[in-house]
Amino acid sequence: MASGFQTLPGFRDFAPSDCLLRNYLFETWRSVARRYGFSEYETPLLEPTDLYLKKSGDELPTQLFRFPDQGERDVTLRPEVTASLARLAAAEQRNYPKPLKWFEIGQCFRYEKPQKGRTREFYQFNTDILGDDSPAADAELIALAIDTMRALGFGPADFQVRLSDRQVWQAFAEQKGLDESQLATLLAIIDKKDKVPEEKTATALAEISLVPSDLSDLFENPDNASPRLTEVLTNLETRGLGDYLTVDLSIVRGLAYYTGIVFEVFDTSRSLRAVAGGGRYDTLVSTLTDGKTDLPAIGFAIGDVVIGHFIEETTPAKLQFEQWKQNQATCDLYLVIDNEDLRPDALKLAQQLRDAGIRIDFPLTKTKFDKQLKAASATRAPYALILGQDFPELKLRHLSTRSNETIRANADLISTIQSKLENPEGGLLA
RNA sequence: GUGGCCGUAGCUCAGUUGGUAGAGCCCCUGAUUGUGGUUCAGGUUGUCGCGGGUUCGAGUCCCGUCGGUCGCCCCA
Repeated sequence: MASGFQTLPGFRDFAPSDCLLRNYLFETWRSVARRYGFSEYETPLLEPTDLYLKKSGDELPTQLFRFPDQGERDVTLRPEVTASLARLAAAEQRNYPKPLKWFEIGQCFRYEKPQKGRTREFYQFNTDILGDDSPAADAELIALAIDTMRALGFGPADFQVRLSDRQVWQAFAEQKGLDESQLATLLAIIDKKDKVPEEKTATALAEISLVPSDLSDLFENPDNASPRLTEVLTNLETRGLGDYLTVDLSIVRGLAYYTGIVFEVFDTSRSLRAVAGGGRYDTLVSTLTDGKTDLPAIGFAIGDVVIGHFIEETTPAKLQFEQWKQNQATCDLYLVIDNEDLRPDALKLAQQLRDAGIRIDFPLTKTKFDKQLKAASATRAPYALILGQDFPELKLRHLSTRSNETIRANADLISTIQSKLENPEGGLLA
């Protein structure tokens, strides 16, 4: 502040302590994706602006980080990865067996007004299944979404996946003789119906020649409304994930490119904006490739910002994260150099231990003994190795139990330490 | 794009009816315990967001501006 520079609005510095949350999320996301047999990919952060203009059907998106580059190209920091993925998948799909199960973790940028749960730069976990238009693929992806939440420590009392199917409204519109723009109006009304007074909803419906009771039949019998939705539900219930699901046909997910099943992850207390969302987009790849590649797809994305708040507000999830942090030691073994004459021996030892893959830290300059032990415990390392006057006899100190044992700096030292690190004696938890 | 609230040391903040700045925490040093999360002592940093105005005098009042935050619109 006083030093002049600060981050741009909506952008964040990640101090080491902030990186802990980020790494925790990334680690968890990756492990869930791999459990589901997904492969990781990545695409550029900077893309030609046309990629996004074309995707949104020439509807000019307003919230882009868009500028001309030095070569006068109209470029944009990616606001999402789905468009890039569609391009990549179209180009590469012949090289991979179907379905493609791909995921990506990366930054996106949107020029929006920052507020709680919304920044101008954020990380997103994107998962997509391409080349399979079955309800089973829908269920597989939604299961992954649910397990992503479960892996972070959330239970069915904390969050719900609200499921819908845009085909329901499409069919409804056809039946009622609504045209394309009237359908869009209808979806907007449905999307807002819980926020707006009933009279307003009725008035808005009247403008497209509908009455509220036209909708209530569908809301009350969602099972009948969409056989596909029922099939997806059955699939997920068979997996034992039924407790996490709520059918809610009012979920329509913006107006972009979704063509079928859509879903959102909500916190049950509803104190946050949607935590995650996704849906089926069977025509996007075709649109972006001018019809050359037809690849049905369903995708899901979750950002780091809202989920961060959600973890903070949910006790079990927060405790799980705290526990994970406890185990993030920055080194395995701290060398305590009690006598500066032994520094050359300590340096040799440090190098050997590091070559063996053991994480080593030690004081870079002459430091008092008690300071060294303090530094050692600050690293959360399980052990300190004390080089003292009895060298080459060493003391291995168990930092959690505050007990010492004597070991010798001989050829077996490294393997001795390795086996101790692999089989810790006694609890490491306080 | 629009509205409310806020902007004082690295962090959290206090600053009484306007008189040229404080506390706690953190960090660092020292002492003590000569192998650690204690205690004690000491120390660093502020053009009080920025610009202008009122006043003998403004962190304290007024205007503007920038920034932060929360909400609305929007949310791929």
